[in-house]
Formats: sequence, C-alpha cells, structure tokens
Amino acid sequence: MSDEHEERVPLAHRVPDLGALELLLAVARHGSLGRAARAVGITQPAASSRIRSMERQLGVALVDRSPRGSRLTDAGALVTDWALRVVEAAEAFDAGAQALRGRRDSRLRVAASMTIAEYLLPGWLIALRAGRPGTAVSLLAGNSAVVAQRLLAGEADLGFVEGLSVPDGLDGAVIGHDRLLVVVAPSHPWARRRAPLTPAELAATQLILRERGSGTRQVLDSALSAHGGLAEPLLELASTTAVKAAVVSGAGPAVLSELAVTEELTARRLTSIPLDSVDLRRDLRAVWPTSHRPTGPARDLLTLTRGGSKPG
Amino acid sequence: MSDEHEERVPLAHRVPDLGALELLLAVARHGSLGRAARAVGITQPAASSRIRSMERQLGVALVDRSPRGSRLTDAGALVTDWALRVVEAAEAFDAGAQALRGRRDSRLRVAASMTIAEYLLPGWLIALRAGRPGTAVSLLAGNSAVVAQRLLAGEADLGFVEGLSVPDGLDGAVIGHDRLLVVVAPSHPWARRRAPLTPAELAATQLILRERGSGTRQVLDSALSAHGGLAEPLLELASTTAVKAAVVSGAGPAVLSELAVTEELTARRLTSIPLDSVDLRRDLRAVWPTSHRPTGPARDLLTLTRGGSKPG
DNA sequence: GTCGCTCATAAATCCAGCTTATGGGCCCAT
DNA sequence: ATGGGCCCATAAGCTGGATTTATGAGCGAC
Repeated sequence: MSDEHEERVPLAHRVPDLGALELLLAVARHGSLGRAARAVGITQPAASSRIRSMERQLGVALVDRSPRGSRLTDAGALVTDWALRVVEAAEAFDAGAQALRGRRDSRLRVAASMTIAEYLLPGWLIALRAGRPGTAVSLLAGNSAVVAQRLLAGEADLGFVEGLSVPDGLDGAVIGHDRLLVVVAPSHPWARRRAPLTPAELAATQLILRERGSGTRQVLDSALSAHGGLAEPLLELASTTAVKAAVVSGAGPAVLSELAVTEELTARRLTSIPLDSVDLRRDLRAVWPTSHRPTGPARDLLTLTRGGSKPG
Repeated sequence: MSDEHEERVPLAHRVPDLGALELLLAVARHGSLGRAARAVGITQPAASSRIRSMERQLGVALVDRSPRGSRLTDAGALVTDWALRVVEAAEAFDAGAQALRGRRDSRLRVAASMTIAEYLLPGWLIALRAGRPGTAVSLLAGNSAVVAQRLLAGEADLGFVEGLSVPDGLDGAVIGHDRLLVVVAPSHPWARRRAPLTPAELAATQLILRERGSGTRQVLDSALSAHGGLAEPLLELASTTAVKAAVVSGAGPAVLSELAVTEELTARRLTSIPLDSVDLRRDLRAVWPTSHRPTGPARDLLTLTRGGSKPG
C-alpha cells in the first residue's frame, strides 16, 4: 500500500529551474528582459531565450514584449506568484544550508530543536542576513538536553527549545507558541466527522510517528498518559518529511506541529481534526547560559525572533 | 527608492536543482541510492554523482552510505525537510501551470479571483489530482464580474470569488475566510509601534498597491472611504509578488491578503500591523450558476475546498 | 565460495545554455 | 527627418555539466 507514485515525467522536467524562475521574477520587477538579464548576471539574449523556452514549456505566454519593455501577461502574473513561492522556499533552503555548512569557524552558533530548526530558523536567518550581511551562522539540531549541553559547554551562543520548562543553568524567553495537531489526508474518514476527537480515541489509534526520542512524540505521550498512553505506532519514520509524506498518501493519522503543516493545511492536502479537552500547546523559547547574555549577532537574532525590529 | 540587492552569486548556483532535491527525497524514502535512482528514472551512477556533487555544494554529508543501503545523516534529515518545502512549492507551481495550459480542451474549467487562484487553487488541484488522476483542469483568473460572466456564459464550471455578496444568477457557498493585513518590513518604524494603526492614519499613508482594478484594492478603498479614502499610491505594481518584494525591501507599507503573506510573517520577513476599528475580513466563496449544480470533477473540487477546518 | 545486493570510478557522449555579433522596431531629441 | 537611445530576436560557435555504459570492490546470506 501507500507510496510508489510513479510519475512518468519527473517534476524537474515540468517546472522551470530556479534560475529561470529568478529571471522571471526579475523581469516582473524591472519591466524589461535586458534589465532583468543584467540583474541576474547573464546577457540579454540568454534571458530572451530562457523566457522563451519557459513559455514553450508551460504552453502559455508570460510576458508582453514591446519595443519599450516587457510586462507580465495575466497568466504571467499568476505564474510569477507561484514562482515566488518556489524561490522563497529555495532561499530558506539556502539559509539553512549555509548555517549547516559553517559548523567549524563561524561566528554565531545556534543550537535548536528539530521543529524550530526545520521550520523557523531558515526564515530568521534570511532576515538576519538582510540586517547583518556576512554573519556566518552555524546550526546544530537536537532535543532540549542536547541544546542545553551545547550552551553550557560554550559550544553554542544561542539556543531554541520547545517545551514546558527551561533547562537548569539557562535563562530563557518565550518567543512564540506552537500546537500539536492531529492531521489526516482529506480522504480519511476522520476528515468528515463533526464531533471533536476524544483523547481516549486518539490514544487508542495507531499513529504514524517520528522515531522514539523526538520532542513531539514525548509531548504527545505525556499528554495522553492519563488516557492510556499512546498505542503502538502504525509506522515509525526517521524524519518529519517522511511522516508527512505518509499521511498525505493516506497511510493514516499523525500528530505534528502546526508549524510543520500550515502549508499542507491551507492547500487542503491535509486536514486537521479538532481534539477535545487536551491542549497540546507548547511554548517556543530562546535560551542561553545564565552567565552569558546574548550579545552581537546572537542578540540580533533574539530580537528578530521576538517580532521586534533590529537595533541598527 | 528601490534598492538593488546585488547578489554576487545567484541563488540557482547555491541551491541544488529540483531534480537533485527530488532525488534526495527519493533516497530518504527508499533507503538506497540505486532504488532512488530508478524511482526518478536515472541510473545508479548518475544518482551517486548527483548526491555527491550536492554534498560538495552544501559542504555537508547528507547520506551515510553502506554496502546495505544509504540512510540520511542528521544534517541530511534537516536538508531533506527543507528540500521538501521547495519540491512542494514546485508541485503547486506545476499544478497551476497545468491548469493554465489546458485552456482549450479541458474537462473542468475553473474561474477564480486572483488571490484564490494564486494561493489556494494550486494546492487544491494537487489534492484533486490525487483523487482523480487525469482530470484536465483549466483556470481563468479575474475579478468577481469576470468570474460571474464566465459561469453564466457556460464557459466555466465552477467559480471562486472573494467578497461580500454572491453575484446575481449564481449560487454559492462560503468555503473560508480571508483578511487584509497591513504589512511592513521589520525595519520599518511601524514595526516598533505598540498602538494599533487608526484608519485615518492608514488612509493618509502612501501605500504600495496593486494596479487599479484589483479586488484587494477595491475592498480597501471602500473600507477607508469613511476616513478620506486612499491616499495617492507610493507605487503601483502589476502583481502581488512585486508588491511583496517591494515591501520586503523596505520601500513602504502595503495591504495584502493574509493568504499572500503567511509565509513571510512566520519567517519574520514581514510584520503585520494591527488596524483599529476597521475589519477587513471577507468571505471566500465557491459559486456556480443557479441552474447548473456542480457535478463530476467540479463537485469533487467543491467538496475538497470545504473539507478542512481553517483557523482565523 | 558464490550470488545478491550495495556504492564508486572511469571514459565517452550528448545536450543545454551561454556569449558574441548582428539586425530590426519604436521613441525622442535635435 | 535623422541619429542615438532604448527595446527585443536571431544566428553561430563554444563550453561544461550531466548522462550513459562498463567495470570493480565491499559486505552479507546461503
């Protein structure tokens, strides 16, 4: 059962590559193929050819060319918006990857829980880079205990954890909230029910879970301990990505951070089921050693995450 | 003043291409380079080389190779999650593009307002494709009047509009809600204020707007008519994308649908400013000709959009 | 020991996209 | 009206990256 979606033609052949999407965005911004070309560092004929082959690939005219410049067509405006989503995701990828790369010699060392590292940090790093270009960031992902240990050992400058309490020896500040959601594919029977799920029902259901030790799983286990504890997992998978993929493909229900599934929820690829009586909210906290108040880039990042503006 | 963010190295050179990201996801799913290679339709050496150059590019080991298969490293799990976001955005792009292309000979013809077409439809189409593979969809984007006209002329099977009322001759159902938000870059002075914005202040401020005729702009104009109406625009741009890009780069404030900016808000690339006394909520509705209840794929799509529970 | 799976390497091929060079259309200023 | 500025399109040649085949080597099960 489950996966093996055999796609005759891979996605990469149906979607223009990142360079082309960036070029399209540049055209939208600058109003001319030539200007856009210069903005992305290629020549005008290259841009012309690239946009043309993109139009051939999509089967739709994207820009109105005129001797006075180029404007997006109606379809082009739509495509450009979709392209922006892809480019933004790619920027987040890049921000995260850069942080991961600089493990050794970097200046700002961040330790974060998986959920925060996956879904929030890349965005923050983009914003940080805008305010402090050139800051090298390194990122280590682990559970609360690992984060605490790194901070106390002086191997990280700033940490982020989700959970109920601040580990000993650390100071912290709440920077946001997160909630665990029960999610299923829209085709799942639960998607049609009107009544909220009861904790007992959830506890008795076989779920798709991350492997033992994940923070998400621990929170869920303790919240349901009064109702019989978690049932045997239906599947145990290594990454949040794998869990999501399994749920989307209809393998069964899972409980995931809302941060991990907002995209799928608005797109209706997943449906969230209300849960009765149990509140699965948890705080997101920035933490640091009591002795070392964050300074410099660490302080900037901290400020950023609290919704404020940058110091300057 | 538009700033020229000159990136020495374009994003496309720092981020692996879509094919490589898909391959990485396949490796995560299948646990072996060779199987992953077959899954994406290339040979094993090609996959090996691609993953290797990806690791070189990112400067991080992504998979643990062994004679019994390959598993993701810790860093690999993070990267894979970021990769999934990119691939999902690309899938949405593809879903939209396919709908756009099939304008002529397709079986399900959808007419939708810009905001819905941009941010919700691609996701719905992905879900629809999962349930009804092979359904060809065509998409036309326009304002309420255009949508109504197409439906009544029999040139579209199902419509989606945002707004206060259902056009004459159509039946409709509320499928969700949307809210207009005032957004600025985190560096903008407004990001620091504690007091909500007053309607008069907003009306007196020069904003970055979509060009005249956009639904968003009309709603805003009428909501502020009691407070002096909109000021002269600071910039008039052709697409929501262009507006967002201008705001992020600090050009000024804008008013945009929350659907358009959720991503930027959670990533803190944009900040939303509370607005006093004026409620900019609006309903999102599916609509169809009173005479033609949706059937077949149109009915499936309609069911899909009413499926989940959406906060807000 | 041998078969089955795994991954890595080498060499040849092929194609996609780039650059330079050129030409034509439109508008404005002189 | 005419030259110069902007715009875009086309043609030709080059280059590099990714692919394919063919092979070798490690590990485990029988």
